[in-house]
Amino acid sequence: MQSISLKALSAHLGLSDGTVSRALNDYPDIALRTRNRVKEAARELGYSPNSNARRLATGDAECIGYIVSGQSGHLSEPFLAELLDGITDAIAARHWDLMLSIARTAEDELDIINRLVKTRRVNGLVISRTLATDPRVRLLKQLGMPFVTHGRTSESTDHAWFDVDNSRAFEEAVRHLLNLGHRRIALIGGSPSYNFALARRAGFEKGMQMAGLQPQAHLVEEAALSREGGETAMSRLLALRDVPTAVVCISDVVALGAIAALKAAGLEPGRDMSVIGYDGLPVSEYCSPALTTMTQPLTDAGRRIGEMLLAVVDGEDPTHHQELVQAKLVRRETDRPPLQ
Amino acid sequence: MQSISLKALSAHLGLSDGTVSRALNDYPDIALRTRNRVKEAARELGYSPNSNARRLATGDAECIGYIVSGQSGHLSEPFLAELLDGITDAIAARHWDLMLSIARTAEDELDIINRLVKTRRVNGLVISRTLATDPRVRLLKQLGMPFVTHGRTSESTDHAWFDVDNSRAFEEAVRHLLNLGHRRIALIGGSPSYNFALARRAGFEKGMQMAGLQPQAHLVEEAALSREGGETAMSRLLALRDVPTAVVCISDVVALGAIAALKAAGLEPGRDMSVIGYDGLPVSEYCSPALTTMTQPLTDAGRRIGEMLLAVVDGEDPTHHQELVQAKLVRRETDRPPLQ
DNA sequence: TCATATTCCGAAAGCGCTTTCGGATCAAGC
DNA sequence: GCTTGATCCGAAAGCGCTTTCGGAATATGA
Repeated sequence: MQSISLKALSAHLGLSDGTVSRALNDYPDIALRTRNRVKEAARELGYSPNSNARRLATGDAECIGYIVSGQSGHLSEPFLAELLDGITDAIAARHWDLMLSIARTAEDELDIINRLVKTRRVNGLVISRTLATDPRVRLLKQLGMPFVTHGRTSESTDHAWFDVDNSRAFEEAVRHLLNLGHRRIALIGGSPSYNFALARRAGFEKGMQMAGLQPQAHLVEEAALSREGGETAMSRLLALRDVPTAVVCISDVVALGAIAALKAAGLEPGRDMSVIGYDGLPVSEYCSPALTTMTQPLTDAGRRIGEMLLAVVDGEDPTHHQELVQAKLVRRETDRPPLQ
Repeated sequence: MQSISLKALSAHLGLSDGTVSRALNDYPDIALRTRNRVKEAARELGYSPNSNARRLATGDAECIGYIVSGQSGHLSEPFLAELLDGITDAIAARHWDLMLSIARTAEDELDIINRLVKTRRVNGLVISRTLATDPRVRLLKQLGMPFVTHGRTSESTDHAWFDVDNSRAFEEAVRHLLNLGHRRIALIGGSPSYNFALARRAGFEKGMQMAGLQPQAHLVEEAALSREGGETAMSRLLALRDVPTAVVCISDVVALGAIAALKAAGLEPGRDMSVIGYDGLPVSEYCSPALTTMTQPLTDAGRRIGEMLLAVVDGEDPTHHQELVQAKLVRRETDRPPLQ
């Protein structure tokens, strides 16, 4: 019950296989009549070209790759599904496929890139969780493989990227807390090797400074991007002499940990301390108290990333494909004016 | 900066390309010495075979496909990442890749299968969210493509599958509630077209009957597999004359909806009504009150599925690759004895 | 009417591997 | 010393498409 071959199809039609191939691929040097006749027959006989032969002949894989950084053992992307949904949506229009690789370590990831590129399995790659200086983008540039990053890097002026305005988002979160009357605002940030962590911290600081406040070093924590990370960071903050009245967290997962620490200390999140997260994960809506957070529309992001990658694969200038979107504040139950 | 070709490598070595190819693929008719010499040189020169040529020559794609049923618009698999992690882990050992497709409708899914198979893009497929009688497995059997399903079907005696003992899990959930003293226990189930929904309902009923209780029809709800589904089902239950004291839900997401409805009615989940979910999603742990639920280890599941598929692709008898695992009850805050 | 364009298709050479087959070389056996 | 067998490698034929090139057939212009 397998598909018939080109040769069988052309024999059936009494044409040479070269002609049939060109007819199917819409070459203008085939008479319109025969072109239609060929397509008709192809449909009737259920012909579909063997991808592997096609890929060898044309040299491209009709496939793009997405590499997930599953660094921390368990997968750190609760929003993976949505993003992939968007990406596949974009490339499905061209009948291309998505190849998924999961990298456990940073070196692993470079190996995967090398393999995928050298064996010609993909026409392009999308990279997630970019670092400030990212060895992956360096490698891809060197290999000459089209790619787009989800998140910028320090050298992102000359490649394609899609990113959320992290700085602005955190600036806004801070401004919102300031408007509520908070002054002692803390940040639970992440490792500065991540570009987004840098940007979010910068936004936090900018927000404070614009209100004439100096961000205080001891109110800026650096946490692992996990629930535990948030938990320990928050307990450090709680041990302070001047406990902050509000905290902005680098991610929802971290915020969840912070909230757990608050509860453990007998405090009520929202009332005793305002907490703002980032990501807009479903869990942030269902948890209790529901988390106030900054969201980014992920399916759209995926679709845009897919489209951008296709454009770059087609040879367009990567620098023309850089897109910055804004996150939105979703108020729920963890942002309130400070007590007293 | 692309990889060199076989021809270049063999020229460099002064061997024919056939010989080099066989050396790299460990053919026994190549002297051990030259085999090593070839491999050494390949490493030094950074040779990796062009997959597309290789795939054409050997006829297999070194690739398996996972088709996600994203039926309901948004992706219905919050646990996708973990499962994929397991699958890729299994196939990475062989340097195979994972191709991901997302189907929006049931027909869409059949089209994808047809395309992937006929164009020879994959060597095997894994199918999720099986139906009782599933057109996908019928198609795959007919096409002669190796596959394993995540979840059984009504005709699963003759194909490979991995499944959780859904019936037993729900039986156990019911037994647990009975032990706590509950008698009026409701089920918020799902559409019987899903095989797992059937099995979970059967388990629920069996659990009741073993305690000498007759499951009452009006205490068995059928909900959409979403938060909203759980919410409306619970409000129907709350409108009953004899409101149940406990409810078992077909999934965590549905349970979350049920809990929301309880809260909206001014009731306290766990105290006024016990709620047990299924899946063990992270959100079930973070929400409040934390959800008591039945969990299944997903990364392991993915790994087993990957291994089983590889075995079937290798020609092993699919019926020898059927695996049933047990879910575990995780007690948290929503299961307590009934009031009074 | 003849030369020149134009339209349309067939022939054939790849694409870069794998794999079968046969033959050369060398050791072993009598 | 000659045959038999094992060992090792080269030659060559694919795998199933795409794409270039050239030429036959037809249309166009003078």
